[in-house]
Amino acid sequence: MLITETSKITKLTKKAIEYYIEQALVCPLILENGYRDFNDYDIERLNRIAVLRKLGFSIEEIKEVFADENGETLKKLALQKELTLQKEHAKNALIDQLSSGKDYGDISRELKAIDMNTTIVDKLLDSFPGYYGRFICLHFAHFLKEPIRTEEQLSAYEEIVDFLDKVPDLTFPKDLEVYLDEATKDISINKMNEMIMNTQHSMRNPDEFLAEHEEFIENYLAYKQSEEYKSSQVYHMSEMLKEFNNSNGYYDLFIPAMKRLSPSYSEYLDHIALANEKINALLHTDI
Amino acid sequence: MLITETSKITKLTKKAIEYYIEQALVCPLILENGYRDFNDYDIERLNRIAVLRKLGFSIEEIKEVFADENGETLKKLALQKELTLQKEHAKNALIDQLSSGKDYGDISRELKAIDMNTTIVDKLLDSFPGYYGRFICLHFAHFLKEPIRTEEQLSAYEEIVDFLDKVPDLTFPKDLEVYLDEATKDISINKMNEMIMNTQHSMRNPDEFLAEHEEFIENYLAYKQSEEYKSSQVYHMSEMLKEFNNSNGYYDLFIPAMKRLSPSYSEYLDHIALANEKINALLHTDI
DNA sequence: TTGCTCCTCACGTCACGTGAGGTGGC
DNA sequence: TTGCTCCTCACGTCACGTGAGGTGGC
Repeated sequence: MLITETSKITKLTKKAIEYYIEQALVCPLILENGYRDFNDYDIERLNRIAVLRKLGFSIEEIKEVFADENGETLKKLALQKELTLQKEHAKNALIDQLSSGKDYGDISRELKAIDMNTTIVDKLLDSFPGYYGRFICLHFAHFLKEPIRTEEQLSAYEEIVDFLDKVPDLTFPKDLEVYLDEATKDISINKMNEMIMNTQHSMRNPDEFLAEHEEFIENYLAYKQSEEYKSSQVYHMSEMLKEFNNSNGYYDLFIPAMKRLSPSYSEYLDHIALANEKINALLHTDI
Repeated sequence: MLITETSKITKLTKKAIEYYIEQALVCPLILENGYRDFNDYDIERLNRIAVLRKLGFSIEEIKEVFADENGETLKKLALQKELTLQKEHAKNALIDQLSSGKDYGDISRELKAIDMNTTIVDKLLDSFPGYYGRFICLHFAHFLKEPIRTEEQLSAYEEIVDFLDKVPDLTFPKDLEVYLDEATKDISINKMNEMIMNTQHSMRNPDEFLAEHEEFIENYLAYKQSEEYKSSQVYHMSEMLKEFNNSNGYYDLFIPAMKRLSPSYSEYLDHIALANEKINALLHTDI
């Protein structure tokens, strides 16, 4: 099939198709007269390129998506898009304020805070691999939507950036990585957000949570004591994470700095502490 | 003040500043030796440019914002940004689906629907002026988030686009325009969205609404009968709108087509009809 | 004279759009 | 031969970034 027909079928312009060929995203057969001959595979490729371009991906990103079989690239890109969307959302709120008469100076200060908060979130995603990275990135993104005004917040910000720049790569052994990818491959950003919101809700309402899930919690805590758990990959992974976090300052530097930076995160940790107490109380009354 | 100092103060690169000069967004004094001398006004301009660029506006858009004194440009741009944000949000949902394994073909179809829906919303904003245009644009945007699948929806879509392409410019007399701009200048997109959501809520729960606002409604309906109202600019404007809508097919073409295109809009209209009946009943029991 | 600042080109970026000019196929 | 398709340059876009090469100021 020659380029004109291909262009009609894929609804891409000839020039766009030529550009994708130049970028080696499609490689049609070249006939003796120099004409390009597109087969079904080429058409399917072009259709996918069209979808990905419309979804806002760059040529380089599309190359990565095509090169990667297990879909991790697309998942990471999806999260990046989600983060830029949240950023755009915050910026739009500022545009709205500007259009209703707010001062440029105030807006400028708030813009800075947006940039600082997104810097942290971006670095989080870059610092931790796969599903784990996506999860903690989204988790913290919820608490990084507030202004940064005080000196204490500023120094906390710098500590966090410093920590994230220095923290070594966390790499799981191959088998754990494969296991984690497989176990999480159906978890969309949407689902992750739901999980995070549910947790937040539970921590704010621990009594309700404990009442509703009492049996589950008991079973879960029992499972955590079992030999089955201790020989599982989840256990292996969580032990690795604990050690990694302990030896790299996650608990000693990062978390305390996050508490100073974000009031809402600090509050969240307080809720968690309270909920933990209640769970422990539950345990003791039961045993 | 020379360019290096200016660059430090505004945190813009020299090249960026030079580009803004080339685009005539700033016009610093040029000294005898060819050096550019920036004064306080230039600095303030550059600071504003920096804010607007970070908020995502193009150079041309910034020129418009600076050229317009009453802030209507910024308000329109703010709404356009809001609409593109909503579009991006819809696209991100598709990316998320794609990354959890959904078919490219399905995504492609949904992308088409997103584009069609945004086409309508964009045309609405272009077709009607000022606050009125922004309001109905946001109003309908709420109902234009659904897939477009059936033949009937497709034909409805084409009718709508056709209507919006042909509808003549609605222009209010100068005094009404000034009145409307003045009366609505503090209404942000956020507020408009709140108003729209409140109305939708009220229409879905007419009994609650009537009970809570009975006195207000009665006063309002009484006011609508008064001479004061009939000599007001609001009355004048609403009469103009009615006539405009009647003579251009807004009620005969646009609304019926919207009902066929959007199930949620159709449902909304049903709620309104019901609420109207109840208001009328209220009136009759009271008189 | 030295080291710094200032200026003006000029070319590169990204994903194509828009011709121009020449060839191939029927 | 005519009208169509195909090809390959080449230049333009947008908001600058990155030098290069030359001048001004102290």
